[in-house]
Amino acid sequence: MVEQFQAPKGTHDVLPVESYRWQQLVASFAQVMGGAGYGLVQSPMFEDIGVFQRLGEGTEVVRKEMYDFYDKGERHLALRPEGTASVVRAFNQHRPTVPWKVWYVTPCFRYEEPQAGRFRQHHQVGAEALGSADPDLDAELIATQHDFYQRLGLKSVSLRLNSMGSANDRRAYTEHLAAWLGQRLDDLDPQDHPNASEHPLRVLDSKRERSRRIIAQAPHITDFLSDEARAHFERVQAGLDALGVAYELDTRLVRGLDYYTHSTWEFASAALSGAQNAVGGGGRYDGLAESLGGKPASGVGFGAGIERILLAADAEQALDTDGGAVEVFVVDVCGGSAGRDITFELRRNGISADRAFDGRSMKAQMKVADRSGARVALLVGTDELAADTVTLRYLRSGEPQVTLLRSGLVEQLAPLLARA
RNA sequence: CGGGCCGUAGCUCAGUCUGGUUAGAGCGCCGGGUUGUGGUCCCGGAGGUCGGGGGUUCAAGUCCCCUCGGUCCGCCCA
Repeated sequence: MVEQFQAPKGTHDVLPVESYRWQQLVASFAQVMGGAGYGLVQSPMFEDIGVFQRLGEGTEVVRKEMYDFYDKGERHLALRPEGTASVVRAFNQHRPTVPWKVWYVTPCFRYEEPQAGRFRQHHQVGAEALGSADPDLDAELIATQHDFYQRLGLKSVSLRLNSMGSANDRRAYTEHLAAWLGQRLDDLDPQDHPNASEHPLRVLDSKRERSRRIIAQAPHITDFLSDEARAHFERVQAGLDALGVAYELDTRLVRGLDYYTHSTWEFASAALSGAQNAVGGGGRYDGLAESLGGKPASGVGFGAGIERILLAADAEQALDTDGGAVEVFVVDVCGGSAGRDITFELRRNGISADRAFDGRSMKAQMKVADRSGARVALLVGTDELAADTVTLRYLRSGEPQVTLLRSGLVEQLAPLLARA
């Protein structure tokens, strides 16, 4: 017996009918972003590992979840753990005119233990605007992301917003926080001790009960904002207010990616439970382009997890799997030649059509026709073949069946389909 | 990294606690009936190394040990 292969741990196949929801989701995203002047960017799924390492020392996905490997040329590469780094690298490499507004859809890889809504390969849609520090772009991206969820019919999604200030503000706050936490180590959960000194911002994310009690009293980043950073943040909020996007300010929101400055935000779904309730998030990143070897350039963007969104959609019964069905199903019990020819005649004239294969019985073919979702079946039996006709049978209504002439089929069919 | 649960028909699962005739159901597949040769209704049939290995027993899907795989929770993230 030969080994039976299956998808690697933490990965999954997306098959019809489920994949139809993916198509809808991605199509919606393309439409929303395209309609806002964002163009599609396709970049490699793997990069020199340095591209991702520059995302920051405190970034969990970089520290311990990187899916890295050496190629035959001894290059140290890594599969992308998130979408922004490649886009910024591409921006540095090609120097497009700014603001450069792009969107993407991509798999993301993180080597970790899989769980509900958490995979080794998951998929994200996302968008970035590079080369401009205008706070209206922060607001534009947040509002567009919001509109995207709305368009999908998600009602339980809520937005939390924070500002990390400028790089200097962030640094000053981080140092202050480290010192503050250092004096209260005994009150923190022991598991958070390493982060308290190494990555103090991560501690704000802690969900451990004991730590949370202390965190509630921690100093607020917003008290460390420079006038400029404060003005930026206020403009973003004014934008969201004007655009009717509800949000909640949360000074503890730091997010897992280390590179954020100024705006940082996260959309969570109340329909998802536990630690996997984030359906997307983003922020501004002032230093990233430079740390990737480019000229200083600001940028802002977000990512949203497709699997998470679909989990939320499940819970809310949004985004159905209906649709994707052909209009016509051709049943041929006379060898399949007529079925083959009619199917293509319809398709080439813009009518979607499918047929049965393997010379199955009329009964079996009709069952397939029924399940296919097609509205009508076209039947070719010996009678029809002899008379050069085709029988049209309605599969979704009780209307009586109709005999059509084999020639000029498309012209006869079009009006019937239009009202069926 | 720590912990829970699950591997039985192509698919979704029951049966395992309390070991005992030929291991079941629904869907799918094939055939028959009804039908306008013709989906939905009815009847029948095919299909199973009970994840793998070892052990206990007169007897193991069921109990014990080992092992492989999946899944979920915590931490963190999408």
